[in-house]
Amino acid sequence: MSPEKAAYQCDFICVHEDVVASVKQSMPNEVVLFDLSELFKIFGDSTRIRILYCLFAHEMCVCDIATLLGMTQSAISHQLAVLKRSKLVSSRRDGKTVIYALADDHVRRIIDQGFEHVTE
Amino acid sequence: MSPEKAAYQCDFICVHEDVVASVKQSMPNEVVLFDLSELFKIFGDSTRIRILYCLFAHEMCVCDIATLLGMTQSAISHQLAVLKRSKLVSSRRDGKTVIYALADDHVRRIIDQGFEHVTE
DNA sequence: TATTCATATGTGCCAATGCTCATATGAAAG
DNA sequence: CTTTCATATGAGCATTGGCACATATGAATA
Repeated sequence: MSPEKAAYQCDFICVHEDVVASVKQSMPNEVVLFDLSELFKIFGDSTRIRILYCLFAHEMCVCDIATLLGMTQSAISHQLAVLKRSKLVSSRRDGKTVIYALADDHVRRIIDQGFEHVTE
Repeated sequence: MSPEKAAYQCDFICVHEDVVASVKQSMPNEVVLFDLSELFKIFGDSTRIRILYCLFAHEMCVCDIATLLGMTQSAISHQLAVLKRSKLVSSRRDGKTVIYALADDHVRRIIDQGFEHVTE
């Protein structure tokens, strides 16, 4: 047992090896956990959350959302692009305007769950 | 009608005033939406998500988590501090070590909801 | 086909954030 | 009381991310 091994004394004294081993088994795929954090990252911005709440109520064009939130068209458009890339939002053209809507109800359920936590 | 008014032509042509007005009514409190995004921001980092999944399985000390995730004690400790500040995680002392655990089941429900979305 | 106008997007700036390294803290054991 | 050691924390650094500004795009209309 060479003394150099103990970079962390902790490694040999405090680690509960049985717990670590069993928990390691139960951990979901690394990639899934990464994707999961990426999903929550999208919700982790108040502008995007507010946009989503707008769309919870009604489908809307970029301009409507910008007016509602008191922000520039550019800012909203950038964030809508983020939401669309993540497939949380869909768009269709109606004459000269583009109408955005929620992609599916799953989004709403996730956010509602968080909403409950915050407001309880 | 002075021409200077039209900073956004859009303001007078494309905004659907009735929709904007009614959606404005339905929007939750600004502060709540900010807090909500702050909550999701916590989940929006893969290190913190992985820590939480560790704690889903079992309460653990800092060192166990660091070993499991292959990261430094410092990095984990910093993130645990973030999680604790947000009251998502609780801690108790057991001899020389500090044991961390999930603060409540709500956290798990929120993350499970996101997990379903990612893995479906 | 040319023009209009809502929307999209590239660039730059600044604030926020995660990690590392070094060091402080403080409970437990001697 | 002193030492030990798991944990906490401060500072610095590199990266990311949101917004403003300017400009491009392209469908609709004339």
